[in-house]
Amino acid sequence: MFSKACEYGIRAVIYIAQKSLNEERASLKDITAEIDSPEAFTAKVLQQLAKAKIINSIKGPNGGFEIDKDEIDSIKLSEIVNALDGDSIYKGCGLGLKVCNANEPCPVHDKFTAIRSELRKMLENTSLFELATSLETGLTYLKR
Amino acid sequence: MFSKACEYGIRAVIYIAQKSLNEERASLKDITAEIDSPEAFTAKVLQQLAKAKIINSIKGPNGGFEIDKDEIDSIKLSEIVNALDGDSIYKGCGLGLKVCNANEPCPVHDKFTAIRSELRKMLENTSLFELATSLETGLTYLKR
DNA sequence: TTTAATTCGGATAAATTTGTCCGAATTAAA
DNA sequence: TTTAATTCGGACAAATTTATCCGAATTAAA
Repeated sequence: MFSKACEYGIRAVIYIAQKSLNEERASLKDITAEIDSPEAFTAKVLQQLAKAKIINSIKGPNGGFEIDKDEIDSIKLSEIVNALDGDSIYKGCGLGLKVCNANEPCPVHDKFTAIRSELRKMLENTSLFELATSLETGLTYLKR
Repeated sequence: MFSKACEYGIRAVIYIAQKSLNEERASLKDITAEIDSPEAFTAKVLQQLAKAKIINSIKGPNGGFEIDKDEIDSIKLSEIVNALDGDSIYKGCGLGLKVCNANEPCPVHDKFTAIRSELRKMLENTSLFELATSLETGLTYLKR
């Protein structure tokens, strides 16, 4: 469904959000240990997220990554996915046609747009806050 | 969503089905011209589908690919996807965790299983017959 | 001011997916 | 029986994704 970069990115952001809600910063090492991901690759992903202004990066000793506490509720899963995988999940034909729309649909167009619309809604309605909170309360996990 | 191999495969099978419904065989060249896909690569995909018994391959002059007419209605999209991309779309964690289930879920587990269940249902309930028919009647397209 | 902890960014490498080439095998038809 | 049209299968190549390495830049703290 998502690229590896996106999987790591989502996991990392959820962890960073959890720390930020507790007024703590997460370093790269901290993050990769907590989400069990390759360090150097995850660093690239975090750079992308920082460029997209989804997370803040702080250099130097005691640096790391954080998210403005009052933005955690307004950041949606869709923004993270968009920053890392683009909008190909929503847009683009399910069978790879360059042109595919209601007027000139591929054979699965209608069925796919239905599913994708569900997916889009879900991603747009899922906030970082609820994901970070479920992690904080021990209901969910970021590695296993 | 799907790999390129799967995209070509689905398109090819729909075309072969349409031809088979008209008692005609589809050759590789015929297929790649009709669905606008790379010939050699599509050949590999068709081999996989033949091994999975979804299509029949006939060698020699006037050979090609076909599907038993009376099976076209019972072949579902899910079988094609399964043969080419496996079951990773249904199974497997959306965030890439090795273990992720109702007991030890990742933060997006519930939301993802909902979407995936929709996708699974759709693929399992969509028959090759209806896709081939919509193509035959000119309502849908396989290239553009 | 020096040191050390950190992110940044470019180069490179490994793995996977996508794609090509070509000779071998099969088989219908001349 | 020969020819030619086809699929099959193995080797290879290109592109993309995933991953690593390492020096540069930044910056807090000793």
